[in-house]
Amino acid sequence: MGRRKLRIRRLESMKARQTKYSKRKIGLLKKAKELAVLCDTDLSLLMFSPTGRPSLYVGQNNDLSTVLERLSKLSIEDREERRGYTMKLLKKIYANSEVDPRNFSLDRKDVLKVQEDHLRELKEKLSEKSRILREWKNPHNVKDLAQINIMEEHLIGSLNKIRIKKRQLIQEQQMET
Amino acid sequence: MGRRKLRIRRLESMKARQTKYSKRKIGLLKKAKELAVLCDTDLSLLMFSPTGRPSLYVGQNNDLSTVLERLSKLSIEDREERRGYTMKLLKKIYANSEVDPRNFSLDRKDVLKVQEDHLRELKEKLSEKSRILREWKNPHNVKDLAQINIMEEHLIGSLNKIRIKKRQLIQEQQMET
DNA sequence: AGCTATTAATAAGT
DNA sequence: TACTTATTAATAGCT
Repeated sequence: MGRRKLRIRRLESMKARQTKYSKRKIGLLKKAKELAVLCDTDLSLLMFSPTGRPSLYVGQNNDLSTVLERLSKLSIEDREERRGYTMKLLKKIYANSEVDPRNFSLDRKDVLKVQEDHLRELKEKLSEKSRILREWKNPHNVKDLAQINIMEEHLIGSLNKIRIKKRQLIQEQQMET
Repeated sequence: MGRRKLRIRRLESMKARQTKYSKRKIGLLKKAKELAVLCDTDLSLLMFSPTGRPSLYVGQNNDLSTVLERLSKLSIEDREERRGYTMKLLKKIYANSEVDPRNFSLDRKDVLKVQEDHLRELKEKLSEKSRILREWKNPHNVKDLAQINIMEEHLIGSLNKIRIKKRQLIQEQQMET
């Protein structure tokens, strides 16, 4: 997607690789994050820039060791069913490396930054939801009539649903007796 | 990129998450590979499908263990270099909290741990609030009659408050004219 | 799994 | 590094 089609092969100049990396890293991270959010799934993405600077994204489950742990548990539980690929992978991880991913401490600036972003984002979401809940419980602060009307409609709708559900539950109880 | 814009948030139905995952996984892998090839760099991408099936891509010359090793070596080598940054960061983190940094061992691991705890806590709060909001909007999943009754009472209470507020707003509007 | 109308990413260029 | 815009690429909604 650009002024012209780009052949996917190693860029010759180091500078070009750097610039390309900076741009595409952002895009890739965005995509990864979107997938994690949309599908509510564990996901981790680790990259190194051409100069060696690492960049990490860990979705949902917030730390890499948890994700790796999950992979290892899976492959142990799944031993019979799908031993091939994952087992080989794990063996490599645990055998060839002096690093135990389970004890992996990700103590780099980038990780902290990622976590800070994550924190900020969660805080925002939380305060938003809290605000909504507060507003519903206590509409004194709502100043807009249109807003009030919308809320009233929602409440009526919810009340109807609740009552339908209530009748249903009562019927079920009577059936049991 | 599609027939219409899609809001990036957790898809409600499991089936939708599955289908979305299958499609986007392909796209994400493609992007990851392209980045790895273009920039000739290490890169690893680990995902879990909504059903738990893992999917791994490790770019270029290395396998995952090598990539992780590389990250760990980096963080060890960087330890000294990063000290200054981390100290500053720590001060910031604890600046407005109940913890006194002077009585706190300034270890990077601890920061991460604290942040992770914080994240976990926020996530729990968030999912709790989300659950409550979801439940109010859609009581189908509530199985308990007592719970339903409580919700009904709350709704009636809220509806009353809303209507009082509504009358008040309408009166105010009439006063203005 | 395919099919397109649309949206989104991004290659060049500044 | 940040912005702009012409183009290409990914994909949302359907079947």
